[in-house]
Amino acid sequence: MTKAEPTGDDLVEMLAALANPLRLLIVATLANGRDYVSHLAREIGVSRPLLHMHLRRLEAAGLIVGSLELSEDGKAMKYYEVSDFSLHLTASALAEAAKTLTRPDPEKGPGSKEQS
Amino acid sequence: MTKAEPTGDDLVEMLAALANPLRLLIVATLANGRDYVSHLAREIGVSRPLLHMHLRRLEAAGLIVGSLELSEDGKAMKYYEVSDFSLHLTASALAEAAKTLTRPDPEKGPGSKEQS
DNA sequence: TGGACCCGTAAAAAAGTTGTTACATGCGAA
DNA sequence: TTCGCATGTAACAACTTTTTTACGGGTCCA
Repeated sequence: MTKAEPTGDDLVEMLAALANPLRLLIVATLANGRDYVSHLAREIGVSRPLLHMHLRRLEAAGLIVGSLELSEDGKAMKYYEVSDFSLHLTASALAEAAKTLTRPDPEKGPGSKEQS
Repeated sequence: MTKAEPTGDDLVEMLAALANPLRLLIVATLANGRDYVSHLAREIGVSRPLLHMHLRRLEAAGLIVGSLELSEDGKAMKYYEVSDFSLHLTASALAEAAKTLTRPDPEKGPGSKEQS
C-alpha cells in the first residue's frame, strides 16, 4: 500500500477536528450519505453559521470534502461528503507520528499559524 | 473479542486528549518506557505544573496510568505509563460511536457532569 | 415585488484551554 | 537545619474555540 500516514501535525489537526461532539455527529451523519449545508443544519438542529464553521474545520483536516453544485432549479448547493480516512491509534503508532511533530516552540512568533 | 468500543463521549475525551502536540509527545515518550513526572518534565523540556496538567488530562481519558511509588531512598515518585489502547477511526466507526453521544443539550441542567 | 429557498461572512459574547509563576508539603543526606 | 529532589495545587494572563445574532449576496416562482 502506498498509504502514507499523516505527519504528526496533520494527525493533531485530524484528532482535534474529531474531538468535538458536534463535529463527530456531523461526520456520523455524512457517513450515511452526502448532504448540503442548509439541510444538514436542520437535520442535526444547529444554526447554519455554526455548522459552516465546523464544516470548514473538518474539511481543513481532510475528513470531509465539499463541492459546490447547481440544483436543477438553479440554486447553488454546497454538498459535503466524508472522505474515506482510516486512522489506527495505538501508543506505538503515536510514537511514530510524534517524530514528525513541529515542536511547540515558545518563540515569540507572529501567531499560531505558520506559512510555508 | 470482548473488546468494547468506548462510548461516544469517552471517544471524544480520548481524541481531545490526543489532539495536542505536547500530549502526543508525552504519550510517545511514555511509549518508550514508564517515567516519573519530574524526570519526564526535564526530558521533554516542560515545566512541571504544565506537565502535571497534561498528564491529568491523559489519565482521565484512560490513555495513561499513574502509580505512586516509593523509591529506595524514600522519595515519593509518581510513575506514568501508557495503557494499551487501540482505536480504529473510520467514518463508519465514528457513526457507530456517535449513537452513544450525549447531545449537546443547551438545557440549563444542574451541571456539565452527570452521574449514573 | 416580494417571498422562499440557497450560499457565505463579520462582530462580539461566552466558555474552555494552555502556560506561567509562586507557593506548600515530604523525605533523606550533608 | 538547610539543601536537593520529589510531590502537588492555586491564581492569573493569554489565547483559541464555540456559539449567537445580524448582515450581505444569489436564483427561482407566484
